[in-house]
Amino acid sequence: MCTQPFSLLHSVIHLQQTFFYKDHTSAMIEFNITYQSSVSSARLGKLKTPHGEITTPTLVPVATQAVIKTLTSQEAEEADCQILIANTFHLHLKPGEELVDQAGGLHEFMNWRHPLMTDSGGFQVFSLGFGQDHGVGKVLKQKIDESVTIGQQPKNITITNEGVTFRSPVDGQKLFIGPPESIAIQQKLGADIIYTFDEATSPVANKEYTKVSLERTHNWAKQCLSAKTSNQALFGIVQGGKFTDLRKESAQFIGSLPFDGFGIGGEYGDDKTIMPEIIQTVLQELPPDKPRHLLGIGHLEDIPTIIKAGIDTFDCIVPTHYARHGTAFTSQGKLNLKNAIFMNDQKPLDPKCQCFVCQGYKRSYIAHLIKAQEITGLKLLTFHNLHLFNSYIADIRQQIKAGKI
RNA sequence: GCGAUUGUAGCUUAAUGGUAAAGCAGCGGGUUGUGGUCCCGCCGACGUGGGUUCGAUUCCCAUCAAUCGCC
Repeated sequence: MCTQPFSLLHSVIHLQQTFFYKDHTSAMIEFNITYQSSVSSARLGKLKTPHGEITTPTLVPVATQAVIKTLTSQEAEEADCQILIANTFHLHLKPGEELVDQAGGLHEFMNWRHPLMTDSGGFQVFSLGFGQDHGVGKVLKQKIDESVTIGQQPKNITITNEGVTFRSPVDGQKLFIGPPESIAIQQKLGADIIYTFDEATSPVANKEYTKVSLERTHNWAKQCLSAKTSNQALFGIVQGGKFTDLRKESAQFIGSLPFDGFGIGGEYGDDKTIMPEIIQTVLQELPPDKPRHLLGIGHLEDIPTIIKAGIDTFDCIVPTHYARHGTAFTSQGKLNLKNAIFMNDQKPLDPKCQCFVCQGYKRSYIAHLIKAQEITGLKLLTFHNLHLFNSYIADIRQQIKAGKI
């Protein structure tokens, strides 16, 4: 293909944009692609940050409130997590970025000595907005009878061109977050990688709404670049929903700005069958030498697909969230430990798993803990799931290196 | 022995002269930039025997059981 002209074009645009945003402090991250697959778009890489280096592709487990729920930072490390993502909106509410800053920043605060990202709060524009109104998440299983069209506002939040007025789930107070506010909070929090404030759109949003929202998100992206004064890496977020042409437009626009890396956000329509095509469309337009992060996707079955498409990092609540609802992921599929059958099952969660949970604990005991609502049950499942996801991805990295993927 | 009160799903409780609601428990689903405390299904009951009534879980009688009180 014509990779040369593309890179050249990107380089030119980068120079211009870097000049234009000359106040933008250069970030202290470095991304090196160590191996490019010849059988897919998958690549291996090293992402260096002020808090260490990670090997990509990798999962970014979700630590919304500066914790992998149920685990200590040491346990997250032992489960082979390399980098975590915390949340600007939630940490702004509790305990507030000032307190985190006074505690020495997010790394010191949570005693995590490895790389960190913070999500910008853009997802909460959807999850506390139309997502909540329609009872939908970012990935639908099937078409539903709802819609979001131009001019419509969610019930509990107000979206304007300047930003978003939330209603605090903590005390009901109004709370405004726009691009400069999000960046200011993220700078106080002090993660290695931060994200632009965006609007994640609903899977039931129509094209007109998505188009208007996209322009707003693009303006916000530029404002975030201007607002940033730290040397944190700033990743721009591509939106455009399920509309391939809007995705392409967004990737071209966001990709032309001097971000240190890129996030792909938003939704993929009535089901996830078009997701690979959307991701490919976007990645073709992004500078190939910069890291690409896929926001909020990562069921086990999705992982090979997104890695083959050329995604370097991706965050997902699935391993941790499902754990707290009693689900163990295994090499043989999912187990619902709440099912009666596991009360007398003396096997480990996954006979092939090397994690300490599978080395020492039986399904019967974990099922008992889950049914008895003992927090240790949630912890054991959380640890196992993270370990399993991480070793699954480590195996994919090996296969990429071996030329099989 | 006498008196009072109460008997509705495994448990705790609703309602009702036209066959019954809920929470917990049980069984099973859901969950993709996070709700451990969430959402959705399913299972499941009128102590027993008579009487009144077109019809009784409901009203009446007896009986059994439980609780409380008195001898």
